[in-house]
Amino acid sequence: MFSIGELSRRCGVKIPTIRYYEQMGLIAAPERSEGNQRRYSSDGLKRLSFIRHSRELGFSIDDIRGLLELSRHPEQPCRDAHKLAAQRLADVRARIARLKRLEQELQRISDCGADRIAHCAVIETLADHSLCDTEH
Amino acid sequence: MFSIGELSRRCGVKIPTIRYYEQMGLIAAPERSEGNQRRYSSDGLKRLSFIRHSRELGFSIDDIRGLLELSRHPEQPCRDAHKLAAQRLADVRARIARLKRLEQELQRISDCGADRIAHCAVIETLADHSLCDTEH
DNA sequence: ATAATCTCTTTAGCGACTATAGGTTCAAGA
DNA sequence: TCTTGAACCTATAGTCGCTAAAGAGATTAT
Repeated sequence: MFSIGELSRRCGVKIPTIRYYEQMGLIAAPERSEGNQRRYSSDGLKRLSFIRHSRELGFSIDDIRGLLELSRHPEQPCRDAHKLAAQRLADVRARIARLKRLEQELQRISDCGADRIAHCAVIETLADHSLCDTEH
Repeated sequence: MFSIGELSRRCGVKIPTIRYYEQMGLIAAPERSEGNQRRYSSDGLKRLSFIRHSRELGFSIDDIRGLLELSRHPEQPCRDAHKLAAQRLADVRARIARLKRLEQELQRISDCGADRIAHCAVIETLADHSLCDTEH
């Protein structure tokens, strides 16, 4: 049995964030000490680790609610879990693609050799989208 | 002289967003019709295009305030504009790197052949970070 | 016993919008 | 000219995933 501060240190999740997850229904309300302070067991630790890892992979709070629900039914098919993971993967790939286009564009306008705003590619390009090489 | 709806259509920026930009001080308050409706000229169009394009490249509202200020002084050196662009470029590159790690991880756990939650890599990996290949 | 550190709840703030409600104005057709 | 319906106005609240702050109470170490 340990305090919220201890849980926070062990999981690398900030204290207010833990309370926020509890409020959002991701974590069950834990037992309390005599003086009304939260007391967690290793179960709480596992669950929070799951949540943290899921967040790092970009799952939304809502997604995680679903994944946690799934993980409580080990005998069920895991189609849904794969679906969520596949969606995230597609999303991550789309974002990478988009960011790569932005990278090119920023690279291009950063290479401008001008030293006055009047001829600066950064400002010019922002002002006139038609100067862009890529679509966005 | 055209309405906010017209401006919205021409720039591809939603009406409430235009009003929000005005409130944030990115766009000067435009003239008004007899009946108090906003009336824009091509200047407003240019400015909003600049803003839109900047947002697409990931500049913050604050960055854009700075860039707009710079663009009003064409005779000045453009060091600051390049600095902002370089920062964005570094940021975009960092995000690409991070997303690529996530992509690998999601790819790996998506490849799981199990059909029951009990043996599903998605759920297992989320529950136990130590199964991860990459750091995050 | 006391001091230092934690923890509690509640409330508000962040960025960049987006949505809603309830009212006013505009432009086009009859 | 009148009417209708679309577009517009302001003000306020909600979104997401936290984060910060205030003010009070609990725990732990000395």
